Amino acid sequence: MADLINQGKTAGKLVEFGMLQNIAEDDSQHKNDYKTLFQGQGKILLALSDNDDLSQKDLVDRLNMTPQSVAEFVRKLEGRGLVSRKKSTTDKRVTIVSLTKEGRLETEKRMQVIPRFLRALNDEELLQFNNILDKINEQMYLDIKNADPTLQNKYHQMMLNHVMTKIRDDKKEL
Amino acid sequence: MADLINQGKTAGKLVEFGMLQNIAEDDSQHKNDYKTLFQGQGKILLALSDNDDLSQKDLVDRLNMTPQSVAEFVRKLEGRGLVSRKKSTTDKRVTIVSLTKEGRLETEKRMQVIPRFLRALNDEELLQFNNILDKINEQMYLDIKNADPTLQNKYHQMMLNHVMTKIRDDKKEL
DNA sequence: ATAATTAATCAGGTCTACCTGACAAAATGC
DNA sequence: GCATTTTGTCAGGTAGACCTGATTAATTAT
Repeated sequence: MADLINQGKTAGKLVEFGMLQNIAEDDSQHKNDYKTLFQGQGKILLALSDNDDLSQKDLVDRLNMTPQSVAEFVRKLEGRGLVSRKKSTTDKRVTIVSLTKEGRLETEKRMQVIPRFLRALNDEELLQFNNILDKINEQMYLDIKNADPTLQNKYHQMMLNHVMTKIRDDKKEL
Repeated sequence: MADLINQGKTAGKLVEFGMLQNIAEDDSQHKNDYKTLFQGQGKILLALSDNDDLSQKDLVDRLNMTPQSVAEFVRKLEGRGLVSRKKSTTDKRVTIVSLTKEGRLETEKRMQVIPRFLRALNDEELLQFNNILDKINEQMYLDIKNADPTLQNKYHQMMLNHVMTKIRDDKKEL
């Protein structure tokens, strides 16, 4: 398999890419922090940017976290003024979490750092890259599904699909 | 600029990509943890896989960390059996850190998770992807250099270049 | 030879992402 | 109407990635 060699080369460049992303954050003014985009508070923001006004239970299901963790992160985000919490009127046990204006701005800002380095690509390369990411992501969805026979994590995939189509649509409307 | 639309689309897919990487780790057996590849103990391993037998001071310079942090991470890695520490004979103040056999295996394993999803690409796409990553990485080197006028971080770039060419060579030799 | 610098250490701290266990207050099932 | 389930809270904990401050031991500079 000559494939292995090419895959190896590309793998090395991906490591390099990851490292550079980390470094770029370290000493750049914009603290949009790729590292935390998909964890903890960041995960919550991502989910809410898809579907606002979710209950904590919803977040627990979608993000595969314990209710306690979700509660903690939501509280921290509230402290930072990025989300607000209200009791549901129909079911007085549930707390509904929503993005504030600042929260919405923040999530948008967070996602927009990433493209900076995309300036280096011309239209054709961008198209190629797009195509490649589609294939890679599809493969990862499959891998995740296989790794998780309980299939319980379809929540993940649902959310992701929604988040991402939403983001794509938003950008299109620019 | 129609560019913006395409860049936006690609950006969305990159976010998706990042998220998937995180999820794939969460519920997969292999705890190779993309998140920690470039931080703390992971960073040290990466540096040592480039250049073994570095002093802690070397690591401090290359990784932009405080001596205390480096000492801590090295000690933890020693505890995990991945590195060993010896006093230099020429300068009895310095401690030389080296990868153990297990450490070397571990770093290799760590880098090899990443390509899993590359199976989804055929030869042509792999080539395209390679080319794209080169451009992106080059752009990021530039961005980092610009963001850091003190240029002090050339250590970073030096190390990275070395790490990555080394990795590439290793893979070629398979 | 003494002063200044260098490499590393110890002690202690902050912050984030998680987690478990115990529990209260609503909602629902029978 | 009471038992059970559901949603969320409080308290407390682990582990990792950092950091500052104070100190020691070895080296170099004058």
